[in-house]
Amino acid sequence: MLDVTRELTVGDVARRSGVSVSTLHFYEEKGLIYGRRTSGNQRRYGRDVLRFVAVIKVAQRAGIPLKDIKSALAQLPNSRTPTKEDWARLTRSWSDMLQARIDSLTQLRDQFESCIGCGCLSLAVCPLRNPDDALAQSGPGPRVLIDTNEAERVLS
Amino acid sequence: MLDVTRELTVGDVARRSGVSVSTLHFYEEKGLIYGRRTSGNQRRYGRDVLRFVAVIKVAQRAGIPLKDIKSALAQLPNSRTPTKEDWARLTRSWSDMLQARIDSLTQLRDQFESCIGCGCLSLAVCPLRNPDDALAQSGPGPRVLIDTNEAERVLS
DNA sequence: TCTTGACCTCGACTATAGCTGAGGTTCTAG
DNA sequence: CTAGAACCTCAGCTATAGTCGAGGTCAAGA
Repeated sequence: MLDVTRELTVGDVARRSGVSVSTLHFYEEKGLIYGRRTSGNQRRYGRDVLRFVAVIKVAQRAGIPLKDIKSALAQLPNSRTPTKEDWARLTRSWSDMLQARIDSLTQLRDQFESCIGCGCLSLAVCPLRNPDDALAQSGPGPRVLIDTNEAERVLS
Repeated sequence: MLDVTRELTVGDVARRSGVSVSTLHFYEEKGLIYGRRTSGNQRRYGRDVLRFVAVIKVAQRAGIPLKDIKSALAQLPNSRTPTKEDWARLTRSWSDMLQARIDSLTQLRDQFESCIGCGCLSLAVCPLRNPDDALAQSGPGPRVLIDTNEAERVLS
């Protein structure tokens, strides 16, 4: 009755992974997970899919968008079941990404805290307002896009 | 010519704050910023708006959604220009929020790192897979929503 | 065999955070 | 006073990450 070697239906995967069936459809549509179809067009998944879904969920917790998760998963060998080493490589690169995000948020928090004493967000003084503001102050002209890109480049 | 006491047009605000005019329209529509209208129905803003926009941008860098920024800004006194203390209160609460996010990401990063050695995401062993998985393993039933909520509650 | 739960596709809808363009009006400098 | 830059509204589009329901099909137990 409970044959652990059996393929999994969408419902099985949903129950075991904790995501909804519609989400699994969505992930498959986006190319994040794969499965075969029965003669009656129903999805059947190998056990690997549970690990894939787990990885997707964890990566999302880390704030990684699905398209990045997809390209990371695409680095895994597609002919064989990924090994411990394969997963470790993935984990390592995401760990670095996460560290970068932590550093960025920590810097922001420190600036927030220093700002409590600086008369928050005063022009030209507060680090939270600069360097963007220096540019904006420098004169008129079509610099909105430039500033925006600059801000994104600096902050992301 | 350059009268610093003059009210600002949308274009002025856009150039000085580095956000586009359409974004300012959007913020106004969402109730994040306010201004008066000329007899010809054009927007005019006081100087305060620059600080508001700056605060919005900084809060967004911290990952705070606009609706939360809106309710935080709504705490400010609406009859007078906010004081240093008013802004400091805001800054302090966001700093706490930021710290919570940092803690959460740091925990996740640590788990990622320990996972490099644990045969990443192995069932029942890896902290990244649990506690969700323990629930999923425990049997069938309509627990998808429960699991999802549980996961969100625990992780967010 | 039959019934019922699980499955299928497809389109529409949610929320967030905007951007773009059409068609028309206002403001301001020369 | 007029030309052109800047402004207005409104509708529709982008992307991310899904959810929901309609209408129809499949599969497995009694």
